[in-house]
Amino acid sequence: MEAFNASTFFIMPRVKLFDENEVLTKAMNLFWKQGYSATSVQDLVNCLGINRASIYDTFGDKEQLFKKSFELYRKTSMEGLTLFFQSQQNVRDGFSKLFNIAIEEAILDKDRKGCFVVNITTELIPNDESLLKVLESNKRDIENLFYEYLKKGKENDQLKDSKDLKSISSLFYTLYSGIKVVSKIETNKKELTNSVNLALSLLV
Amino acid sequence: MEAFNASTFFIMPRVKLFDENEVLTKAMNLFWKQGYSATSVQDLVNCLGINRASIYDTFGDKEQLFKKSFELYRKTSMEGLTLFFQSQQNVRDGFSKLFNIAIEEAILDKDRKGCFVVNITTELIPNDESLLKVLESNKRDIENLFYEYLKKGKENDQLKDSKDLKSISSLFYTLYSGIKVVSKIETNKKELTNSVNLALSLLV
DNA sequence: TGCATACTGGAATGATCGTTCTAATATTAA
DNA sequence: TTAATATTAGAACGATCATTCCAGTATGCA
Repeated sequence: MEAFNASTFFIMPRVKLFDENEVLTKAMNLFWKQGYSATSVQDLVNCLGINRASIYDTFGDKEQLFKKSFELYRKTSMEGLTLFFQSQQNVRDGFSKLFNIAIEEAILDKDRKGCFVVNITTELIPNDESLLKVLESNKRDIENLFYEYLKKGKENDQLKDSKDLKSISSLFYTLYSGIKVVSKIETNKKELTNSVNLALSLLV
Repeated sequence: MEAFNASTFFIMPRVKLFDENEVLTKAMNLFWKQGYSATSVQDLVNCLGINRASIYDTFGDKEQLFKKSFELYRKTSMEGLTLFFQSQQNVRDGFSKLFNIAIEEAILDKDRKGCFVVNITTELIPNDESLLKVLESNKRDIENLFYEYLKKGKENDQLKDSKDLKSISSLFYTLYSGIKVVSKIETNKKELTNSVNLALSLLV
């Protein structure tokens, strides 16, 4: 099978090209920082380091490039979150660290980009129907991840039996979104951690 | 003093004009729904019902009109919130109603506008320095309102003495912001109220 | 070498952007 | 009436928007 590829029939010169993932990451960061509407194709040309025509050839138009950038963000975040939970054996410590890392990252980010998902939700809903479906399933996925992690904690006697894990999952998702908004304004770490710790007391 | 006004010196014809507040409210709703970047001056002309030149004469350029729209929203929200708390004698009921009204409104709004403050925070921070100051003081004002209301409740023995009211204020502000994001995606009322009720259990 | 493709800079396109201007009309106090 | 202002429709401005195109260069297999 290896010998039977495109070069069997066609001459394939100039196989080396720019790293698509690298370029897409740059686009992701720019859309993340500036939003969809406020990012012009000229901005992208300046930022991505490849030619205007190459952008269109490789990623399609601005909207397609945006959606690919957004999917990269979702995929990366989802994978990161999954791995993080796998590394945290105690559910209370796990959520505490999760929130505190979010706060830490927000404060350290001098671009104050916040969360790409939150930013795009508020910018483009209700004006983009196809995006709504993506965001609905994104919420479902993350809340499920929260739920399964909480369930594992309960099974290991780290949580009381009386806890309603669905409600906790959905509250934590909402709280997480809230932190991503508020931390664009409030950079006092103590205030943020105090309120998060109060919410975490629901797990005790 | 009444006789001593502009008409003493100038002829003042055509005093009747469109209602500035009415027009500004229309602008507010449009910016609220569409955001700043995605709202064109042509959109405003179509929506406000007055001439393009009148918009510029009355409100200045697009950015000034936006800021005036935003201030109207803040003022209206602040007044509404103040009056609401005054009407609610019990602090736990008060916050419960506040959150449940927010959920109800979000679900009933077919435009899914969310919260103007949240939308603008995620769209324009960090790219608008002067807006940051407005948003910082907005957060301070609302958290103070929360705090004073909680304090009154504590003084009336509606809350345990052990409660840290500053943390509750800031957690509720964050949670409120989160709800305004999530309710653009999630329209299942039960799920939203369940998670809110869980947070409200912190007041018990 | 030559051919096919990758990629470039930059021009061109037509639409839309925010803003200003012009000319005409409506209104009202004097 | 007349004078002054409010408001209008719509043209005009230069800038920028997203997108396409073109001519030229770089690369690599045959």
